[in-house]
Amino acid sequence: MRVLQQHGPCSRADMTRRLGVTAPTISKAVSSLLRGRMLEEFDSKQDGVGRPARQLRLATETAQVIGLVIDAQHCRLVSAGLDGQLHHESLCSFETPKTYRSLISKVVKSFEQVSNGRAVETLGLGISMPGLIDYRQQQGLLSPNVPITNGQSLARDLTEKLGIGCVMLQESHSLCLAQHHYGDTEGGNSRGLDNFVMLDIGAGLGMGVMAGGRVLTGHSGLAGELGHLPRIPDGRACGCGKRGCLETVSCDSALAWLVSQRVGRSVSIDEIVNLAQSGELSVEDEIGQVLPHLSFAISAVISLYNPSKIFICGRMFELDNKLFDKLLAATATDTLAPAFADCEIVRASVSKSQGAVAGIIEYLTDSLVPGVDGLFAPANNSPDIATAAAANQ
Amino acid sequence: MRVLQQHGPCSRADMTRRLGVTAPTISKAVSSLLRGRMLEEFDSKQDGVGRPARQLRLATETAQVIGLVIDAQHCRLVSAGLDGQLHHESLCSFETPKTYRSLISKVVKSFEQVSNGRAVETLGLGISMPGLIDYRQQQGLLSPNVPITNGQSLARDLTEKLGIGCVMLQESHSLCLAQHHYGDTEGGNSRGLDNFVMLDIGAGLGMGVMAGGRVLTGHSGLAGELGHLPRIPDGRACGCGKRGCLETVSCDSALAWLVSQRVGRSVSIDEIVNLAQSGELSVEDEIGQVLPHLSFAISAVISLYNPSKIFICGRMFELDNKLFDKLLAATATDTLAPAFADCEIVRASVSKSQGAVAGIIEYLTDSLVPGVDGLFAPANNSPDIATAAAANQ
DNA sequence: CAGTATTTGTAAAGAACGTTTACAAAAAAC
DNA sequence: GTTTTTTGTAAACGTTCTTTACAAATACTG
Repeated sequence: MRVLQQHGPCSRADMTRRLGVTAPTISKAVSSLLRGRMLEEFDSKQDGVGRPARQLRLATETAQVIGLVIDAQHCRLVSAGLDGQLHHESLCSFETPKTYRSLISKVVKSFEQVSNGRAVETLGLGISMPGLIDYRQQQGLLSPNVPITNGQSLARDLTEKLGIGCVMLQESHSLCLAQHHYGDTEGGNSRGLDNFVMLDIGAGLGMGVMAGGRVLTGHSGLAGELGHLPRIPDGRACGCGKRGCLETVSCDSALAWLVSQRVGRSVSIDEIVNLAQSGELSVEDEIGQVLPHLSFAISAVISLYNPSKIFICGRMFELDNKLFDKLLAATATDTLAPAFADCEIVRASVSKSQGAVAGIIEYLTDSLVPGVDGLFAPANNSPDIATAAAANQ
Repeated sequence: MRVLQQHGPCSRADMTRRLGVTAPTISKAVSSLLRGRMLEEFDSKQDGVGRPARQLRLATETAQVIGLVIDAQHCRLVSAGLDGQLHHESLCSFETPKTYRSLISKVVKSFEQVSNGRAVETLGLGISMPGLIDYRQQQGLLSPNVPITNGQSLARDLTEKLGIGCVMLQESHSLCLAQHHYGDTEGGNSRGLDNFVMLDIGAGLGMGVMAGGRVLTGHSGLAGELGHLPRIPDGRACGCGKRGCLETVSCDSALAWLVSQRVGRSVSIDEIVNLAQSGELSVEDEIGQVLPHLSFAISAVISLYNPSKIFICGRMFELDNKLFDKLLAATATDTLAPAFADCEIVRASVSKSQGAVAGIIEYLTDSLVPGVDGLFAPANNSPDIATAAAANQ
């Protein structure tokens, strides 16, 4: 499955070459994955001498997964093949409810709708949501923008209601996973990249870190909270309860807040982009205020994680097509030279929906492999766990 | 070997219980490790019914490794058993030479001396050194305090001269590894802890991060350079070439610099501790200046890595026995509450020598396991690597 | 104090899984 | 139409771990 995820469809023979595993072994593994609806065969005309290969791909006709994205204003459900390709026509969207109970019932209803869009088995549901998420307990801890999820375990509750595997991911972690599996950048794709950072500078300053091929979770899943570094002493109040967090001065909404202050009414980043592009509004001054903080953030990321790439998601760059280069220049002077030289900074190319889907696919894939210790099955390398597992005598 | 490292000596039967692997398998593995001088048997009287167990431990009588610590002023070599216990009597120390060639020859000479101290086989040499180290190339990149190692590959050069395995580790990473394997804290030991951070606030602000049971290296091994976050705009010049790095204001030497400025002469942290403890010098004012920066550093660490523990190495705390608590209090108010609550902050209990030794032992242990991807053999999970390995057709 | 129970460690047979070997199927090349 | 090339599977073989059996060494027991 990893080969198919990273290199796209191929034949059994291609797999033997890529993996260094012999043909009969591949044959057996593939037939078992076909039975489990994880893969499917398809014919494709091809050139070259010899018996034509039967191509394999991650299941898209025979199975699907569903991604759920929860945002402050809206929720979205969308189905996708196991290759991560979203079925855009299946999209179902609704306003984020005011209570947890209504969230659950709304999701269940929408799930039925999206799930029945295609007459194929739905294997699982991935959830991307903002705020702090405790991965050990699979429960929301603190989400300033969607407080109804605080203390709730959406994954567990939905698993029970829907009868299929459900997993929760912090939205930046989900973006990180999506970039790992499905990301494309100008100079090729980012699939299989092992050390990179995803920075989401939209509604807040979210970060996902891929370190050594795994999403960095920390002890409980709270790692990567770059946005809540203390930055401005006694600064503006942040959703987290503190003041002057980095995210209050360095993301799209920080920019929008500054602009709102000036024009005397609340304007969203979307509106600002529209006004700026039509020439009705200049935000140079506000950009000038945000830039050094954002530059600090990137500098910190490079020094702390030594990524080979940083992906940035945000609308801010649509305001000024030189902004990205200015940001790079500002960061260069402030950052440890060897680590900066090691790191390429680019715009991100994935969505939260892809992230949610990537999450559930990762979960399904990992659960096939005994003893794997990935995002959803950590700490399997501890002997004491093995002891418990072998408690048959 | 992992069982012995984490839980100390035990019998083969204990291992079967801990690992969930059957007795004959353990028997075979153990006998092969005994042949390889990695383990040794010893008798110990014991109570209980049944045939008495033959205890096993990591080799200490039959093999040793050597740790080399390179610091700005001094270098130290010391031998140790594979259990990480240092043979303090074997210590050999010399001033750090002025050229790389003389460093090599001095190390080779001292190595012979330390190595021949016991008439047992020496299995490898671990090197702990300051500055930036490129783990992919195993070469020094930028070491303000020991510039003679810049651009040099001490590990490769010594492997060639000595004919045994040698590995280089950034000193904070080595401390991290030591804490992982040999650390003890007040409330028990820290062995096998999977998510923690080691902060060295001595000569600079060094950090090692254990994330998911592995040392966080990043793409080239430069991860964890907390000390070089930009902190004071146009601040004091830092060894890295920039100005106002966090480590210029938040470590023992930053404190020493502040005190030196006041008293009008250069005083070291050692001297300051002595003077303060004898009541001849008060450094409250300087501590007051350093504290908020250090608190910021810890706050950042908690938000960014979500460790279950932070270990701090530094002499500063000897100046004022309430300092540690003040630091905790300052950090608490500034840090994301759930992540702070998740994290215990304690003094570290390991030395760089232990770190160097832990490094070489980790290397030796990993090299026994095919396909492991640890600190010294990363990225084995990539299919393309497997392809290359299977290039036999 | 001899016999039994208990625990340890190893040898030999058995099961699981991947590999080597052999071969049928399907297309292009000659 | 035969040969060559490539693909995919069936059967035999090897390796590795497990199950089973058993000897060794001690404590417990009547």
